[in-house]
Parts: sequence; C-alpha cells; structure tokens
Amino acid sequence: MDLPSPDTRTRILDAAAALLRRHGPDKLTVLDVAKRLGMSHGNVYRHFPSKQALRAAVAEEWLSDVTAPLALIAAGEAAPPSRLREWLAALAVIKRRKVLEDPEMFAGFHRVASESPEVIAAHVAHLVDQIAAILAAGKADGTLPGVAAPQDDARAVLVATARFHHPDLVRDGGNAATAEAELSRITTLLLRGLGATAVA
Amino acid sequence: MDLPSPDTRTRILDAAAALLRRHGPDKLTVLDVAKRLGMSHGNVYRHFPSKQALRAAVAEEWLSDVTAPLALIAAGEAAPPSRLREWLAALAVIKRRKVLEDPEMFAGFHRVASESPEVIAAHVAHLVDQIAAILAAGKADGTLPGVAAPQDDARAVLVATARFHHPDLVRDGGNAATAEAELSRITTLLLRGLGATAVA
DNA sequence: GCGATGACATAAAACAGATATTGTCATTTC
DNA sequence: GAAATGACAATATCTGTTTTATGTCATCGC
Repeated sequence: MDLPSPDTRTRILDAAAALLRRHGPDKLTVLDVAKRLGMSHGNVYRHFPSKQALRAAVAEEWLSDVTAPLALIAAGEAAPPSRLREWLAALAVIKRRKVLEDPEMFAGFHRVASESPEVIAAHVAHLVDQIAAILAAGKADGTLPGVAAPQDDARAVLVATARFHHPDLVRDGGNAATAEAELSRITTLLLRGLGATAVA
Repeated sequence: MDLPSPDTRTRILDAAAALLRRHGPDKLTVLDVAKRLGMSHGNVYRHFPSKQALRAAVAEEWLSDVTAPLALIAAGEAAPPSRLREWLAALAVIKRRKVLEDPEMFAGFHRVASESPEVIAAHVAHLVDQIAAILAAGKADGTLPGVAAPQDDARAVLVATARFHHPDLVRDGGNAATAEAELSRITTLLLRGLGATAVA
C-alpha cells in the first residue's frame, strides 16, 4: 500500500490539509504543497498518483474525526435504545458544530470529500456498521425486538436522520433548539418503530 | 394582488417558463422573454418587480405540479396508515420521475426555486399540511393512536423521508428498486412509531 | 537503485476588454 | 391615464489571451 516512504507521505498529507484549511479547496495546488515542503512538485506524484488522490486522502482523515467519537458511543454500555438516541444526537451535534465553527472550511472539506465517492461510501458504511451494532445488541437483549435485519434497519435509521448529518442539509440548518427537538421526535418514532417500549 | 392586467402577466409567466425549459436557468433573460412576446423588456417590469420575482413565480407554478396529485391522495378515502404510505410513495415517484425525465430541467427549476426561500417554505408547508391531515384522521379513527401533535409529527415524517424527495438528495438516487425498498422500510418504522398496528 | 529533480506538453484557471443584461424613468400611445 | 416604450447608468456575463497548474519522464545524486 505505502511502498514509498510513509514519512514523507504523511508530511505531504499534513501540508495539504494545512493549505486546505488556510486557503480553501480552490487554492490547494500540488505546486504549493511541494513549495511548502521545499520539494519539487514532481516528487509529490511519487507518493500520490494524482491531485485527486491527495485530496481524497485529506478528506478521509477529516472524516475520521467525525466517526471516532461516535465509535466510543456505539461500543458503549448504555441500553441499546438510549445508546442509539445518544449516538444520533452526537452525530448531529458534531456535524452542526463543524458547520458553525467555520462554514467555509466545512464547505471546503465537503467539496473535497464529495469528489471522492468511494471515500464517502466508506464513511457511510462505517456509520451504518456502528448503528447496526447497536441494533443487533438491542435485538439480542430484547430492548429492540422490532429489529429485523440490523444492516438494513441501520441504513434506514441513518437515511431517516439525513437532515441532521447530511452535509447539504446541515448547512441550512436553522435554529439549533428546533433542530434538536425535531431529531428527538424522529428518533422516538424510529425507536418505537423498532419495537422499543417506554421511550423517553 | 394582480393590479396589472392578469392576462399579460400570465403570458409573461408562460413565456418565461418556456424559455427556462428550452434554454435552462442561465439563459433566461427578461430581454428574451420580452422579445418572445414582442414587447419591450421595460414592460415586463410593470408586471414583475424583478427578474427574481419572475423566476420565483415560474418556480411556484412548477412546484404546484408536484403537490396537486398528492392532494388527491391526502384527501382520499383509504385508511390513514395506508394512505400515508401511498402518499409518501407517490411523492418519491413524482420527484424521481422528474429527475430522470430531464435532469437538466429539474436542476434548472430547482435552482430557480432555491433562490426563492419563501416559495420553498410555502411548498414545504403545503406538504406538511397534507401529511398532518392524514395523521389527524388516523388519530381520530384510532388507526394511528401514537400521533401526538399532527403538525409536528407531519414535519417529522417529511424530514425523515427527505432522502426521497429533497432535490439535493433525489439527484444521486441510485437504483430505483433499492430506493423504493428503503422508503418502504422507513415508512414502516414511522407508521409503527405512530402507533399503527398490522403494518403491511 | 531509490528518492528526488526540473524541463516539458497539455489542461485548467485568471485576467481584462468588449458585449449583453438588469432595472429606472421620462416620454409616448391609444 | 393605464399600458407600453426606449434611452440610460450600473452591473453582470462572455470571449479571447496570458498565465498557472497538472501530470510525465528522462536524468541526477546519494
């Protein structure tokens, strides 16, 4: 996978991420990346087959910032129904915070990510797997008896809450409290749909 | 509302819609609209305060093509749960068909519509009202006992199915059969969440 | 030999002058 | 006198040109 020196590869990646942060996606050139590292731009192509691949790698790293904290929740001890609720709320909060903190940077990274469908697909698959794990646990311990096929139901849950995490929709998000209440309502519907009783 | 002759106003609107269809949103100029009608462009401004307003009016008309058939279903005789399912499926089919028929035209009209937030808001409110009517009926006849506040629940249902009708998401829609199955699954979850029993 | 270079052809983006469009209004027409 | 015109300033868009970036490769140094 990483036949060329992984060290310089990382340095290139970090430099690219820094430039993306500073100047936005349109100004990210491999010439500048090389300049910043004091190397020839031709050499960047020894480590990444194309500018596209470099951008995809940067996006991948950025997306892992989103999934990492969620993995902790998914693997947690809480009862599956409340774990799912917590997980969905956390995903929404993370996305919302990223948008509000720096909309331009969010848009920049999102644009880069959306140019690499396979990176997006992997990210989504990752999220679906985390939900599926929660649903499977709920099916096993009887707290979510309505779960039929964890993977399919997980995808359904993720899709049904797209409004709160899909980049194109989070952008024009409106009031935070309203959005939170709306997510909570949808979560409740989904949990009851999955057979949960005594939903908070 | 229509102090100026409603006849010429309509002619302008139709001409604008025709040009939008033919040449796309970027090529829609009020100069061309006027030329097509054999009038001066200045006169268009007697009937529409700005190009933006003209575009909004065109978008409004276009969106009513979506809501009209749905209104029939919402006002139908079917039992509320299956009526809701039918309504959501119909909305998805309408949107999907519009995208597939002519993606460029869809994108064009969508761009025009998205430039007029108040037109969008009215459209969404219209859809929410239709769902709310179904939910209220289900609450009344006991087939959807889980309905708490019809308006809020209606909005939740619409948001949860955004994947299947929101222009930005319908666009990259993938396989039709897969999407249909996914919508059906989400619909089932929502119906059960609203208290429906014996969901098909 | 491996990592790196820099010159090169090709493709994309930035620029600036020319052209077209938006929106206003005093004037015209019927 | 309401509906329409056409000339107008300000703004946006197009077009052809120059500049810059991407990606390749023969060559270099260690």
